Amino acid sequence: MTDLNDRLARGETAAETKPPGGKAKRAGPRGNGGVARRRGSPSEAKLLEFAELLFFAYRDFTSDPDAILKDFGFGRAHHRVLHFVNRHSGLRVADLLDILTITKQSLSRVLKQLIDKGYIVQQAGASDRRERLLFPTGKGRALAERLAAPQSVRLAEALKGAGPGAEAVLRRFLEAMINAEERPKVSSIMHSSPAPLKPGGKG
Amino acid sequence: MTDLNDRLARGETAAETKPPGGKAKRAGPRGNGGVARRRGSPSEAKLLEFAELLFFAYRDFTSDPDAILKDFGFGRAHHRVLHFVNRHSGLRVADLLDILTITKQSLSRVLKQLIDKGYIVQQAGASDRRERLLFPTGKGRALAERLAAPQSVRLAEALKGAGPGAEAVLRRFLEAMINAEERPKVSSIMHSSPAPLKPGGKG
DNA sequence: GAAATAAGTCAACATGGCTGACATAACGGA
DNA sequence: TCCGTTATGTCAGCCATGTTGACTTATTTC
Repeated sequence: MTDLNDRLARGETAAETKPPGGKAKRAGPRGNGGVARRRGSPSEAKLLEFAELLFFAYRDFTSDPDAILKDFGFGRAHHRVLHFVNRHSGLRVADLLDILTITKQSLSRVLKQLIDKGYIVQQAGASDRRERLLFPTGKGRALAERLAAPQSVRLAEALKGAGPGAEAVLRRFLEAMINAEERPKVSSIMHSSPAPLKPGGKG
Repeated sequence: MTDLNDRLARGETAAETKPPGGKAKRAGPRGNGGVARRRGSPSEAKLLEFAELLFFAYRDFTSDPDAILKDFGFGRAHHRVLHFVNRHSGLRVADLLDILTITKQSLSRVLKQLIDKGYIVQQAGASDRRERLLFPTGKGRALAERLAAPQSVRLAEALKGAGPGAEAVLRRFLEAMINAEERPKVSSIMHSSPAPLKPGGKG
């Protein structure tokens, strides 16, 4: 199959391919669609390159666990739930809804499957017995770890490839990408239960 | 609604919530599940924090265009197609399939809608008339830019927030997150047609 | 005791993935 | 020129995962 590389190798870039109605409005003197920009801030084109890189990075980042999930009859939605229950065990259904920003009906379907198949268990809250706290079973932790493994490898290599200081920069970047109002919530989630007690001991 | 913050404010972290079957296996002296790691490379826990941050960042990154798309009766799939056609106009259907890693049938549905509604036009290839080169119309470019705008703002602010040198670090990180075999392909896509001629002049 | 809250459920629907099968047009080499 | 391959499009059906709206149950809180 001919791919873009081959086309480029043949000297046929899309830019050279002249299309039909061609009244090409020439770009103005600023060359950026007439948008003024602050000194030192990246150009619109550069920002869109980052948007594309983010897309490609996320696309491949999710591909490894997706392949594993297929063998278990699960999808990416199950992964998200299992991940957060595993990493922040004891969280409530409401917390999960908040994290995933999906409806309770959507979550319910996926969560029920994970519970039915013995990957997650529920436990009524001690102080408020209406709450259902969620915990991974042994089986759930094992799957979560298996799904996480290739993503950790990828992240470790990418951080190494990004050079010294990358961790701090990346952390600040990613945090700043999150909606400002959400940041305290995300922060409290991320600092909760980093090494939880194990409820599903024999799971 | 009580959220995690409130719970934390009440002093009820998930870590403190004791679950039922509590035979807590204590972590070994290394405290990382017995996994050895190279000096200087981030701990598993830290890597998983980056995985979570990436999830939250991407979640919010896509939320702005998603809201706009709703008004047009489009979804995220339309955005992806329109973005790449706009930024790399003249690309072929096969290129798009390669970028998105979806099937031709999935792409077809979405692409047809964008063509029918006048956001994208097709043009037979000059050297190979089987190829259908894709171009945005004026309307298509307008929508693409409108969808890109909030994402650019978010990226610009996040880069600023990440501090000096963030651009180079982030670029290296994101590139390294992409599957190694895919990198030349991605690179050739990203360097194609950065400021294309405009086919859909009146579009 | 009544209102509010956490969770679960039923039903119906939309989007966007997937597989499989097949059609058409155009290219390219024997 | 003919044939195999390629690029694209299409029909049909299925599945995963998101949505809205309405309602129930248990429990907490005022």
